Amino acid sequence: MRYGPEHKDETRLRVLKAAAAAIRSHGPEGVSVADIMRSAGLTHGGFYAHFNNKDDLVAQAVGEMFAQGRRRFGRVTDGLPPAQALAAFVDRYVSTDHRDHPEQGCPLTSMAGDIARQARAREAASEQEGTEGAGTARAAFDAGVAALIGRLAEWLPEDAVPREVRAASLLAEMAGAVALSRAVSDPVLSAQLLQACRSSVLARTYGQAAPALM
Amino acid sequence: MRYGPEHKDETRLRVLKAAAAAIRSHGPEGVSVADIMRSAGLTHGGFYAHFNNKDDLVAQAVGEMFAQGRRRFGRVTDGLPPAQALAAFVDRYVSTDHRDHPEQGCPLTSMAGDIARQARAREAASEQEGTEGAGTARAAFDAGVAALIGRLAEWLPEDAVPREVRAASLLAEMAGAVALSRAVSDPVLSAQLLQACRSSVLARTYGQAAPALM
DNA sequence: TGTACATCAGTGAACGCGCGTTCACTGATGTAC
DNA sequence: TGTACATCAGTGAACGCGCGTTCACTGATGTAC
Repeated sequence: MRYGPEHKDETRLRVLKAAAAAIRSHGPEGVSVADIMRSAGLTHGGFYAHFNNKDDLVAQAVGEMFAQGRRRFGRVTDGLPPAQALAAFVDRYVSTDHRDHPEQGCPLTSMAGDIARQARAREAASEQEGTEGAGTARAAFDAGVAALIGRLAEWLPEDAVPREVRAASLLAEMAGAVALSRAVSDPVLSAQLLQACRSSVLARTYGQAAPALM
Repeated sequence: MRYGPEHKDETRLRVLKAAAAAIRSHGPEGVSVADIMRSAGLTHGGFYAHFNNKDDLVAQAVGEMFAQGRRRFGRVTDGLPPAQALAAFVDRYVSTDHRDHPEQGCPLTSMAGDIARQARAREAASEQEGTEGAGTARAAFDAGVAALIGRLAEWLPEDAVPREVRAASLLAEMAGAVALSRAVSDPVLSAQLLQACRSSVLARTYGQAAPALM
């Protein structure tokens, strides 16, 4: 079964995308290596030709999640002036569509808890200094959060409070809203959370003092 | 080993508290029944004298997490007038102390992702109508979120936007801030997230238009 | 152009392990007489 | 008050299962001649 030199990279990317979707939906501990390989159309044995181990896959998958987010949200905001880009971003981020599709969504809304726990587990096992050369999921997450805050900050108007500080606050509210709206089962409460936060975030950027109701 | 009638309840509560701590720290899938029983000073075999199964334990543990939160935060806010109670709550919620102790913290900050996934898993397995009589973790979570929003709302001043709506927005920002501050590894970014959101939330309740920097 | 060989992405059986759950048993205490 | 029995919270061995990982093998394709 020998193939051209680009074939292995294509397969690796297919596995990575399958992992990025499955891990956001079911968590790193909620999917098996065999599950992921199966949804990429392969058998589990071939996995270790592409990744060192499952942790390595998870770390690379987190990077892929942020890359997908950049492409997905970039499509909506590209070419727009700051105020419109920000509004378009917020509308798309704090939405029922985003809530209902974690497998395609921003990892801040689906992976924050897992990343925090992975960090605690690593500390408990006192693994110092880069266990395996491969980057950790947490490092990918850090970079993604910093990049998101930076992007939001560029869209914000000047103000007494630094833009990065306001961007961090807005991002926390947006991510919190989507995460909570998924956890809650009452559809009314879930929708209210999204609407309340979307209005609030928009009002806190370029909006008036009193945001539009709901 | 027969004991008085209150002894079994005491043991059950000890297991439940051990579970509530371990599950917040390591996730429902990150702790085993044997781990929890061991940290309650028992062996794993006795578990099924107290709980139907692991899912039942998780559901009851989520209820216990909210009960602990009410007691813990109630101690700080009891007897204070609304504005002070709210400020005290926010200071304690959006804090490095809360960030560093998820095992004692609010489940919104540590369990939201797990609850959302459990819901998806149940839907996928299409289990209709209360599988086992026992309440689900998601139902406990729902009740906890609604109660928290209600409590926050009572502390808020009247305004054009309904208090429950503003409370939902504030809670999303607070929970998002703590969850993200735990996931991020850069200590500066982590502290900035908490400070930015604490200032923002306080300013959005009784504060001035321009919140104190950082 | 045609043939023989080398490569290596992918296969599938097998491993050791920890999990949730079951169950026959134990033994300290409450109860009946 | 003293003795025999019943109870049942807790024990620990055992179960079947799915997991992450390993490894000998396969066979389609690229390369050398």
